[in-house]
Order: sequence, then C-alpha cells, then structure tokens
Amino acid sequence: MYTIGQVSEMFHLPVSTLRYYDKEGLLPNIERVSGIRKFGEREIEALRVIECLKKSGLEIKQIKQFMQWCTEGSATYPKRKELFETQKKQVEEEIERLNKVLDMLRFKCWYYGEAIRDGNEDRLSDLPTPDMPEDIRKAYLHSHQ
Amino acid sequence: MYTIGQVSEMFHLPVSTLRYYDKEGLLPNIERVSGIRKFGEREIEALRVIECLKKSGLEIKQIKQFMQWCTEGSATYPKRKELFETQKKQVEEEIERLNKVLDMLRFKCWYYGEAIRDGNEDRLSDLPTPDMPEDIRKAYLHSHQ
DNA sequence: ATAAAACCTAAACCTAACTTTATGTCAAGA
DNA sequence: TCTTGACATAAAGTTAGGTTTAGGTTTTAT
Repeated sequence: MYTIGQVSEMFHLPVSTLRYYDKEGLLPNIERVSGIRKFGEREIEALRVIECLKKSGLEIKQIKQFMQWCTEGSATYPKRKELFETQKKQVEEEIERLNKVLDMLRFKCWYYGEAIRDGNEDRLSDLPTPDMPEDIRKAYLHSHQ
Repeated sequence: MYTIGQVSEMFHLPVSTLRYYDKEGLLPNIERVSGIRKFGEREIEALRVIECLKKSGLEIKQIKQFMQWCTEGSATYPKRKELFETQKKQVEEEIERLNKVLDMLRFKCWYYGEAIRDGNEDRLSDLPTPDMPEDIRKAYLHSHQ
C-alpha cells in the first residue's frame, strides 16, 4: 500500500494530477483510511494502463469508461478488447501520418541545406528538380500526395 | 488570388480558423483590397507549411516565429533549417514512443482475446507466461521496459 | 506535546487553439 | 437600386487537462 506522495514519485506525476484522476473516476473504489487514499496493486496497475491509454490518445472520459468496465467483471471483456483494438488502429494511423510529416521535414531540411550552400532561396522551387537526391525526391513526392 | 472562403474549402479549414491564423501572425503582410483578404501563392504555400509544422507538434507561436523569419530573407536560412531539424528529431522520437505504445496495445489485445476464450481474467497475470506467443512476449517485454 | 510535513476538499484559475456572437461593411446578381 | 451572401472586427465563450489557492485535518518526528 502506497500513499499519494509515494505514487507521485513512482510515476513522476504531480500529486494534484493523481487527485484529479481520482476525481474524474479513473481510480474507482480506491481505499481510504480516515480520508487518506491508499494506493494498492489494483491502483498501480490502473495507473500503468492509464499511462498507456493516454499516450495512445484516449481522453480522460473514455479512460473512465474503461475503468468502469473493469469493475463490472468478465461481461465487459469484449468491450475492453474492442477499445484496445480501436486504439491500436488509431496509433497505427498516427504513425503513418507522422511518417509523411517526417518526409516533408526531410525535404525541408535538404531544401534549406541547399539554400544555405548557395545563398539564394529563389534558385530552388517547391518542385522536384533533377539535382535532387533520389531519397529526397522520394520524400518530396511522398509528402506532397 | 483567392478569397478566404475559397481557401477555407481548399484546406478544409473553417473561415474562423484562417482569420485566427492571420490574427496570430501566421500570414504576415497578406494583401487586402478594401479590407478584404486576398490569398496569393505565398499564403497558400504558407498554409501548406503551417499544416506540416502543426502536425509535427509545433505551437502557433513558434510557427509565427518561423513565418517572421521567412520575411527576413536569406539571413535566417540557418535558423529555419535548425527548426526543421529539431522537428524532425521530435517526430522521430514521437514515432518511437508510439511504437512502444503499440506493443503494449498488442499485448492487451492478445490478453483480452485469451480472457474471452476461457472466460476468466484471473488465469492471466500481467507477466510473461510460457504459453504466450513469441511475438506477444516480445511486445510485452518491449512495452514494459 | 508540539511543530512540521503530508494529507484532504472545493473552487478558482490557467493555457492553447479555436469558435461563437454581435455588429457592421462590401460586392454581385435580379 | 436593393437585397442577399460573403466579408470584416472585437470580445466573449469553449474544451481538455490539468494547477493553484485557501482553508482545514492527519501523521510523523522530535
């Protein structure tokens, strides 16, 4: 059993954030001794899941829903699985999106590298040129779809 | 030359957002004819760059700074290049982070798949087991670093 | 026993990035 | 010419995800 201060250190989360999560229903039925929260293994695991779901882009409200399902036993397994499947798809799409952004950034880095080399931005248009390296050309085309 | 309404359709951005961007200094020196904004090629390209920089996680203030540099000529090429290099690193790190999240999500999907199959969550602990498929085991270990 | 540190709540505050509202001007078609 | 729709501004409102503040209780160390 941990106090809120110990958990705060374990997860590098401000105490105020942990209280906020509790208030929002992310730690259902947390035990209290004379008003003071006692974090057990269940809450620690909940916080690990919260961390993951937050990183995957889920909102607090939806995480609350998930935690609610967890208190409802095995009847909600399919719902919980579906949530993770949905988030998996979301994250996969986000990674794809970011790879395109990365290609445009690569192109821009090359572009300014050239511009600095010959001190004239105007020489370069925003179009593929014959002297553009093959990987940059590819990045350019990919990012301009 | 386009009106704000036409640009709104081109970029699928509300008119109010375009006005907001202008107010925040993201479209420096945009031409106006009797008070009405005229979007030229410069503004269209600016909006493409804004789109990319936003997706890469940059704040409006920083994008404003970049647009300011663009009005200051070749002296700011190195600063602009540096900005793109920084964002490139940021996005690369974000992708790496998301790949870890993905591994945890994969593990959770498998976990609930098993739990549904034999109707008992308690059978499964949050630890690698011998019957865990190799790729899931890998995902698990990766996500629990 | 007492003081400091850690805990508690409710409510106000904060920030980013927009959006809405209220009010007014401009331009193109009937 | 008149009306309607697109444009304009300033200022207030919105949302998420917290953080801060004010005022009080509990625990811990001396």
